[in-house]
Amino acid sequence: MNSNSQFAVATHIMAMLAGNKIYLKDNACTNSSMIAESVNTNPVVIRRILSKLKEADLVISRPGPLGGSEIARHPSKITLKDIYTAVEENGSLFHMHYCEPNPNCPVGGNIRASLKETMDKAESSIKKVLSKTTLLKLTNDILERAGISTSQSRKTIAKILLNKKLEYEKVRSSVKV
Amino acid sequence: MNSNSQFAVATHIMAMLAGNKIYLKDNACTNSSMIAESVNTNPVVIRRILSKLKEADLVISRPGPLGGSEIARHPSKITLKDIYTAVEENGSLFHMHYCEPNPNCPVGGNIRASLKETMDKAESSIKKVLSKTTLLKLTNDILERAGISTSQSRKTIAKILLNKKLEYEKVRSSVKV
DNA sequence: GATAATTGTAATTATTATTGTTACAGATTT
DNA sequence: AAATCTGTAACAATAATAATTACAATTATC
Repeated sequence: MNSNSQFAVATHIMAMLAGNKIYLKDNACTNSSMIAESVNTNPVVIRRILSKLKEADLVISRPGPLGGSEIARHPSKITLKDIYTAVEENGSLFHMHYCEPNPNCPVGGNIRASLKETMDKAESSIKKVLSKTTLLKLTNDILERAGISTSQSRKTIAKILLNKKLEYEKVRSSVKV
Repeated sequence: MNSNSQFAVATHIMAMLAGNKIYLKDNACTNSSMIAESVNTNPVVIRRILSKLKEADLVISRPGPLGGSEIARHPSKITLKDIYTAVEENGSLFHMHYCEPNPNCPVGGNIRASLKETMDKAESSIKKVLSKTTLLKLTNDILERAGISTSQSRKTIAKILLNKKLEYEKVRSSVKV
């Protein structure tokens, strides 16, 4: 349990909210327990990440019954870069030496500054790539992989999704019995 | 102490070996203790990373007195991508969910495959950026930052580096007394 | 207004990757 | 033969991440 999987989980959350927004208009609001069951983790873990996504104005949440989270704007207006930026911790996937290198050595005293330039360039290229995939595209790609053709009408897809949801709840309750 | 700094340390090692190879021809061989003092860590940590660099044919090591490590080819023929590839652990800086998402959910069951495509593209772009910086360029950049003009003759630079080495050993011994 | 459901977050514990350290066999030079 | 270094195994220390527990604050419904 290490090595930061928050980008993957955040994307998972956003894909769920996007699917619900686009296809289940009336049921766009999703609570943290439902998301947690799909991600297979604790609701608090989800709420913690949701908190960052909210900070970045990517989702909106409401407490109370009928509460939950909803995507803040259309998935075509959100890219994976937005999600990446929302949850990135230290500003980079790259990491410098844990202890400060020896400043009395020409290399030790200057490698960090020099290496940082290259790392920054690499980081920018990551963001550029991520900005090319919209959440809409990712979500539809996921649904297609799930055998749900996204060229069908919204209502047809909504029915399929709601059916899957029911099946799933059945599985869940049968497991719990 | 987490989050893999091996790329930074490996680059540090390679920059030292590169500088020694280019400017201190006769003293190109460097032992793990000397590197460890520059990196500010334990020699075994260095030898562990050297072991990966050797695996990737980037360095050559020899045991015994006068032993140590030497760069395997000219620094102009090595890029930061080579170093990155040599020490990368799991093939990517990106990480998927720690636990497997719920396969009964359309999103949970398919997000990994879908997300992997984008992550792979991002990873490729990192490698492309890193392949554009040669170890020679990085090493000279470091020396310039250390106030050592690399436009001088090799012998002049060698003298400066050897002098720095002596100063440094003086500091070290005075600290140890 | 009381009740139930949900978010938001603090505090604590568990897990695990990475690094640091010790120890020692094997190789090589003198 | 002695000294010095590499190579690696084994174990301990550290720290980042995630999981869990707990509870106040908010909101909908009756």
